Amino acid sequence: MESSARVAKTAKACRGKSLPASLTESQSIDLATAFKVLADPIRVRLLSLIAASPEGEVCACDLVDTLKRSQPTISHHLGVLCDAGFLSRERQGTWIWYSVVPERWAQLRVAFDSAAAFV
Amino acid sequence: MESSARVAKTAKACRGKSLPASLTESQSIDLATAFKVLADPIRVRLLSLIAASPEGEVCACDLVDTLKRSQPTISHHLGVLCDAGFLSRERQGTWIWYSVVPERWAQLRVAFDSAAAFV
DNA sequence: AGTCAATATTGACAGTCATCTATAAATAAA
DNA sequence: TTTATTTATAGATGACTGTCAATATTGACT
Repeated sequence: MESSARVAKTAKACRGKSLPASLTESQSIDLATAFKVLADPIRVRLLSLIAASPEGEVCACDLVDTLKRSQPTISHHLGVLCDAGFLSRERQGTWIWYSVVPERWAQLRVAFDSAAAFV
Repeated sequence: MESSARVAKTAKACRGKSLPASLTESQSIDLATAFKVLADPIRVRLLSLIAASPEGEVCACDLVDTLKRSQPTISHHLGVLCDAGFLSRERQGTWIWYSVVPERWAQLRVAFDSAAAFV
């Protein structure tokens, strides 16, 4: 006997609804992976600092000074952001200059929007 | 003696640049905290499933069936999303229906955009 | 009362991660 | 080559997290 007819008087029926198509499993993994990269205050701050820079690129040593973390920690976070494609790095002699990759940011924004069909 | 003048012939000067204003520390924490909530494939999938639902709300039991996780695990993730303000829950008898909170999503989008001044 | 179904909570475990100190690697200048 | 400076890497540690089994809670029905 079906239970849906019994409880229908006060509560909404539940079972039997096939959930609509949404993000696939691999799409969800990709999105979550990108969010995980940004799920750290230091990394968010690094991105915004570099993005707001007039020249568009910032030397790593200045970032160490600004954020209150050790040099290896900042180096680690910059590496994570580079591996995820959000930053690119260029050597200039002893120093290394970091700049944002706008295409990667735009790509995330598209995925971000597609996650919510309701807008 | 300043070192900036010495190395200027091949490499860009570095020290002494005061980094521009960007996200504050607390803003970065807020953004990273929100991203951390979304930094899990199951939670992203939950959000997209509920968002794509025609009725705008989905029963928890159907989510357990769709995603390949135990009931306590799904309950845990739904709780995280509710605590973060992305979902709201309403009891209907024995069942609990979840729906998205568009305002929270819009708020995150604004913060998301403000993190990158270059767009 | 008792029973059943849906959901939440608890406790435990394994894996991940941010952080540090110490050290190495790379580059430039003397 | 030696020294100094910048950045990356290695290893360790403490904290956090996703997951599950077991249990509790809640609500509806008899």
